[in-house]
Order: sequence, then structure tokens, then C-alpha cells
Amino acid sequence: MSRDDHYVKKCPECGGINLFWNKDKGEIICRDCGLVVEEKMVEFGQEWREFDGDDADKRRRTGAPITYTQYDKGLGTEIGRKADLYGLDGKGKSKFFRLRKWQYRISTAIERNLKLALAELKRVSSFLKIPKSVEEEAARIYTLAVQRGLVRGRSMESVVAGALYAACRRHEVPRTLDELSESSGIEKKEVGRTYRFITRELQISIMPSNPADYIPRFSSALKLTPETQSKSIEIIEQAQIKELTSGRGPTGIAAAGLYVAALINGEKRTQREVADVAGVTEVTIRNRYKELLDKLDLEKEIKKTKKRKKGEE
DNA sequence: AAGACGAAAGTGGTTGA
DNA sequence: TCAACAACTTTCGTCTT
Repeated sequence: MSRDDHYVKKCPECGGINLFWNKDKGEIICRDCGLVVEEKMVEFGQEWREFDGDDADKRRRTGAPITYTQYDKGLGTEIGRKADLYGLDGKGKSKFFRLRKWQYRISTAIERNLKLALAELKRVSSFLKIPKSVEEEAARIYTLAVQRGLVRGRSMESVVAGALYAACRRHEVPRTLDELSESSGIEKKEVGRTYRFITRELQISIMPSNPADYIPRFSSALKLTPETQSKSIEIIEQAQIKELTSGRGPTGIAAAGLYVAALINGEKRTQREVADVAGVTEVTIRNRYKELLDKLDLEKEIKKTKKRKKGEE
């Protein structure tokens, strides 16, 4: 598994192929649109299995997280090469062996943990119908988290949920915290907390999620037509232009946009129904909805469809 | 009777001193 | 570390369809 296989060759934003891999910062940037395609690239091969023998001339990876963002490639202390023994006195040697024993213990513990965690991750992501690529990203994030010892004091499940949430966000196929919470059995608060914690600790930067990303899922859950779906995305885009979206919860905006779009296309859903699939309350939908009506001239359109409906009868 | 509306009080998280 | 603050929720009474 070479590292390159995992990473997109095309910019997901503009489709450009003019990607620039900045090895020092460990990120891939699209030169056409400036999107940071991948950051904090890490080798995710299975090398952690390999440091048992002394013969290996390969890089050891135990314990320390290896990111390309740090000047010394992570904590970077590599224990285990015979060559390192030269010039050590007795004390030095015993220290060497002690450290290596530790390294061994840590590594097997990590391995065990990973096995369990990846099973859990698989379960949750299949429950939520999360794409394979996102699942893999989550696995990477989780692996990093264990290697850094971020799981200590937290349940494995909650870290898995947090990693998944982060992966979904990064791939712009967001799931709500409620959904993660329901499928993993971890409290919503806790999922959010670990999410914030691991993204901060691993320095994974995540764009604020776009309300439009939620539309396809909500829309199909409500059995709305594709026309309504694209209408709602249109509405949300307009809302973003008028800066109605900043600081607001994206799910609320998505819900309100969908609600209005359904109204306009004469596929009315109740606020309750929309609120349920979006995981917000009717009140929030009402507030966003009101703002949308105020700032975007949507009332005309709604009246239009109402009249049209009357005429049909 | 169900849905939509809006006021008021409460919750959890962020921010800035 | 604490208080102010914004967004969102819960609850509840009233209006509309």
C-alpha cells in the first residue's frame, strides 16, 4: 500500500490536476482554486507490525505519531537498531533494552486496541452508510489518535465516533452529531467533545460544514423530488450570499431551505417532519425560515404555487 | 384537531477580560 | 477562571387551516 494510492489526484473542488504537494507542511494544495486537498499526510502502512526484529533497517514507527508537519517527524525517537548500541556503556545498554521493552508493549497494546476499534468503526459506518473512502479516513484518524495516546481516559467507542464525525466533515458528507450518537451509543455531547479534542490534538483543520452538504440526505429521507432538492440548494446559496448563514447551525439552515423549497414546489412537508430528519427543532426551522422569507423574496413564489394549486382544483 | 407561530426561560459552548 | 453572549432547545399558549 503506497501512500500515493490513497490520495486524490484531482482537486475535488474544481477538478483541476494542478496539485502541489508541499512535503514540508505535509499538505496537498490545488493551485487552481487554493483548496487544501489533504493535510497532515501520514503514512498509514502497517509498519507497526514490523518492529519486532532487530534486523529491520526500516524506520520504526512505534508510539510516536509520524507527521510530516513536525521538524523531527513526530516524537521520532527510534529505539531498536543494534547500531545504536555503539558507544553505550552498561547503563546505557540497560536503558536501551528497557526502552525497547516499553516500545514493544506499547505497540502490542496499540495493535489490540486497533483491532477492536476498527471493528467498531466498521459497524457504525455501515449503519450510517458511510462511503468506504471516508471510513478509511476515519481509520487513519483513529490510528493517529491511539498512537498519540489520546484514547486514554476516553472510551474507545467515543473516539471512534469522533474520528468518524471528523472524517465525514472533511469529505463533505456530514452526518449530524445525533446520527453518530445514535449509531455509536455515545452521548451527543461526548461525541462532540472527543471530536473537538482529537481534531485539536491532531491539528486536523476542518472547514465549517456547508448546509448544502446535508441536503441530499435529508431530501431523500423526506422523499422529496430532485427539483425540490436543487431548489433548496439554490436557496441556500442565496442565503450564503446574503450572509444569513454565518454563525448558524448548518443543519438548521439546511432544514429551513428544504422546508421552503418543498413549499414552493408544492410538496409540503410539516415543520415537524423536516425537523425530525434534520435533528433540529421546529422552532429553529421557523427562525431560519422567517429569515429566509425576509431577506430573500420567496413569498411571491410560495403564493404563486398556492394559486396554481387552487387553479388545479 | 393538527399544524404553524412566537414568547420566555433554560442549556451548553465560545469568547474576551 | 469567570461572566457575558449567541445559538439552539424546551415548553407552552394562541392563532390558522
